[in-house]
Amino acid sequence: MFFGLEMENYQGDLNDIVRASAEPAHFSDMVPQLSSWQQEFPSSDPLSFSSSAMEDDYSTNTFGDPFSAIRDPLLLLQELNVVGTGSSSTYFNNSPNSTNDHHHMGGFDDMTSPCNIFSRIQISHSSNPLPPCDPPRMAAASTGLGGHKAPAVFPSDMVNAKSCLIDNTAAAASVPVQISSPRNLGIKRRLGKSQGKKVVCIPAPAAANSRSSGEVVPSDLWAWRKYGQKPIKGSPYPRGYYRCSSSKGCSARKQVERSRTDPNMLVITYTSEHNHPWPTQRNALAGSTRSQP
DNA sequence: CGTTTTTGACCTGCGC
DNA sequence: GCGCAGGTCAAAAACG
Repeated sequence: MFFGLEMENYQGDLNDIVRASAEPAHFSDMVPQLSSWQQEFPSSDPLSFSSSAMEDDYSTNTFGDPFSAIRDPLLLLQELNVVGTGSSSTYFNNSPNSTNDHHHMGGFDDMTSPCNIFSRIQISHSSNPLPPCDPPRMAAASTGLGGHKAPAVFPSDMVNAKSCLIDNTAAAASVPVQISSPRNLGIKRRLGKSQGKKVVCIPAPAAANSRSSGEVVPSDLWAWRKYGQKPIKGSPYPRGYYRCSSSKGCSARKQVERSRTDPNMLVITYTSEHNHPWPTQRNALAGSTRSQP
């Protein structure tokens, strides 16, 4: 997973975020999430989560809420220098921890290669076949990565220990996470307004982090506040609108919606940039755990 | 009390 | 210019 990259960027649930930001996180801290994940999907092997909760290769997340433990995919990719072209390249340009904040992880650095959940992330680019999550949208999005030749080598899979190499053609059929630039999104509307939109397609947990509405909201280190939800024409799933609440002046936003073609996938569109450092903790607890057991 | 979520209303851009 | 659809606002309610 991201353990080996930047633990303080660990994007877990609040507790984990606080933990991760306040001290070098320990792997054991993740165990409770793993347990909850197993409770959520009792039949799934935590180390090869695949059979019941999600289809085939949606198996890379292992620690409880698969999204609670995932850092912002874009950040991860940015760190890997695989995301962002053009206006997108500075998506988190003000994040001050590009160098210094790597230190917290200490000994986990050596986990980078063999133990990363993003081992099979696929970076969409123009030559890619349509991703499995939302073909129309992702296809359009994929054209905008500017021929970005993704390293295709993400830290390998802690879960399945499968090959960490991502084949541009074969991987598209099974890769659980798709990331691409949204420059040519199917949604052309207001495209001029959006600066550096990025689209991330990730497998959606069943209900591990769902709100009362049942909507699955992957969490990340940034504190997001939901400010709207709209039904999207042609899609049975509504789109949630979130803005960064880590800093009052931050204009970073994201949209979360389920793929209309594959409900197991979440399409997250990031817009604008964070203009502040990583939050050491979320702004508030109130309401953040609403309707959770 | 401070923060979040919810949700209907309003605003805005685009196609016709 | 109009209508549609996406995006945002803001008040109310909920939560710790």
